[in-house]
Amino acid sequence: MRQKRVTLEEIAQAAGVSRATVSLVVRKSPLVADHTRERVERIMAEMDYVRDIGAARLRNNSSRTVGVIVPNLVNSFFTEFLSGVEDVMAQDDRVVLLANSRDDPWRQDAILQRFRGHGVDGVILCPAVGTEPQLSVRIAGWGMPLVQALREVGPPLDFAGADYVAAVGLAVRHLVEQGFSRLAFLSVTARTSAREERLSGFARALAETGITNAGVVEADLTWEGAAQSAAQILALGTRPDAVLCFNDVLAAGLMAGLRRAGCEPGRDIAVVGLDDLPLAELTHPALTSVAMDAPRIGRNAAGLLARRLADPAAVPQRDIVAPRLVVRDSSFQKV
Amino acid sequence: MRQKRVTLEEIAQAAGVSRATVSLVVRKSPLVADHTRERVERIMAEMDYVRDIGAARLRNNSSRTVGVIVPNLVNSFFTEFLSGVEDVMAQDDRVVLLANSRDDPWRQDAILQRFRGHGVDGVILCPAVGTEPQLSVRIAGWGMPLVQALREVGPPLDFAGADYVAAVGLAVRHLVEQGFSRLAFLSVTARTSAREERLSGFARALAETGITNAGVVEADLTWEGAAQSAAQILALGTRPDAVLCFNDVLAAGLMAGLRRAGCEPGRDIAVVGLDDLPLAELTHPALTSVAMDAPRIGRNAAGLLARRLADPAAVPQRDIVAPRLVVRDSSFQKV
DNA sequence: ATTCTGTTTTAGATCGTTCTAAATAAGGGA
DNA sequence: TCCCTTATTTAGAACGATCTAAAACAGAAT
Repeated sequence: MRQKRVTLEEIAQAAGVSRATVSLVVRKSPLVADHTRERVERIMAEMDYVRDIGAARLRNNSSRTVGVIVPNLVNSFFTEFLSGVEDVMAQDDRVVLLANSRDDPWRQDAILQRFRGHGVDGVILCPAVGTEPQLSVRIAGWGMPLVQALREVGPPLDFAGADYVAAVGLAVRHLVEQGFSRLAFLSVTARTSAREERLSGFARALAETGITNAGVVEADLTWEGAAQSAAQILALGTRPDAVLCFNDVLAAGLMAGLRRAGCEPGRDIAVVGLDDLPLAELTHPALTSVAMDAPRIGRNAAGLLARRLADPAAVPQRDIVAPRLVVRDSSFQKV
Repeated sequence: MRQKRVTLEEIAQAAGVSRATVSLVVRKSPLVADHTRERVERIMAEMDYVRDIGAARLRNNSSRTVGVIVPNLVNSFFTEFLSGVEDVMAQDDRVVLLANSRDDPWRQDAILQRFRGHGVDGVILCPAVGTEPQLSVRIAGWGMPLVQALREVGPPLDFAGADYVAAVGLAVRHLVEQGFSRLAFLSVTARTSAREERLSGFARALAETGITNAGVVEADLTWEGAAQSAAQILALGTRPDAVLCFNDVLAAGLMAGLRRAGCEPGRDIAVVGLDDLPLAELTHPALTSVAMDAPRIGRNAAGLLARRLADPAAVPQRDIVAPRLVVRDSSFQKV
């Protein structure tokens, strides 16, 4: 037994004014006289009126709804990001349509269509692995405002992310200061802009510090994947004394794998992560990492989208947060 | 420059048929002749038609949209739950409106109103701490289908959760088998149905096994809160030889706190968590925990809501998932 | 009283869809 | 050929808001 909505018309009736006037009150227009406004507002409260935003959008084209697409809801980096987005959106009285692409471009496409059908005002997208580079322009062609976050495809448009080149630089310099000299990098198989950036950051940092590149190993972006790659890392031509990892999840997995192979992380070999997830505190030894403030990136993305909605012609902007090194026990001082 | 939508009318024009017919095609009605359907479908594809679901809802009252309210987006138990919900919803071609109440009943209320304004078909709610018991009936009064998940207030309605009484039982019996005899329980300050259930499970399990209750200590639901309560636990009248924790986050925090206090978890004292989050693998020692399959609970909740939408008069149902003990190193065999 | 301001209010069309009820087409059988 | 049935299509009124353009109402000045 679906309840019938209280409509503008009914409020108008009860208040003895027209629909249009009530609409003006709802939208807080200054056109309406104070005494009328008060009366109408009282009646709206009494009758528990809730404005139908869908109907409003039909007429004025603003749904106060934005879509957010993430490739993963288990990795807490994405959920912290999401939490930042939701935070700002709620503040602006907007609502978040959430979807998980699971890093599948095909699913991602289906989601975009669905969002389109729901008339979202805009989309925050963290592109799935394997997304066609043209996607962002295709979306623009639909007239759908877009902000990319964390990862990026296509020409530079609105983007919120973190400076991973700098982050990797911080980590490498820290390791060098601690006395390490043969660095390996544990990368991922998934080809994203995030991966390229970290790899090029690694190359640059090595060049700048003149330290030995012990090699790059790739793993699946899972805990187990990283654990399994421990063997490969120990078998590298030049045996590394420190490993920098694509992110904290891999770092944690790697530490477990190393220990299983009889090599104690934080004593026999240093391990450093990226992202500084909460779990970095909980591993043993506690993981040195580079914090990227995921919620902040989320808030930035939301802010960029709000700006774009306010001014569709604004020049594209990129908000990049700076990294911060958090030293813990996994990168001990080398004697 | 907001793009104009392609409408039913335009498709109708191009196909030389009426709006109503095209509408029937969109909705896959069997009423329309095969050759017409084909032609119309071809034209829709060519013109990149996207059905406006908001407009449709206005007429037929189904938005294919559901709201999900969680109290927290950082705890991965909730995000795994969320991921399960999203999964099923996407399958059913529904869209998830996500909001974070941050365990604040006032925010939660605002969110519900917002969802109401957006015309959601129904809501999956994990009630915030301090939610008034009447909330569920108030929501019902709005004619808004509701499923509660993980926590519960008010009379028993549709609910998806886990059997924490049994979970605590599993953990306690396991500890007894390992030879422990003085159990403490690390609980939380936040008063939710989840807390009550675990506490009563603890009491019952103690009664059934006849083991000593070393005491119940409360902590904030954070990593640091748990770490700080380590001192209290060590100072209990009867010094416990094992601690069961409200969840894995607390357990991990507690282990860190214990170690700081010079008491090595997994050697001097056993620690067991609940939920079996991914982080249980990564702590040191690896945490024994009771798995609750959060994604499954999410899928159950989504299923319950789908059922309720299909039949608003259906008798309330409760889907409770069974717990599974996962033994790791933090609950060693006592000599 | 009339005209002229400026402030408030409103009728009616409109957004893109679905629904209802009725119209038209297409086959068969007489 | 004409009527009856069944299959297909359609006109026009919803749904609940917002917009546009114009109307009604003040109060002040003539």
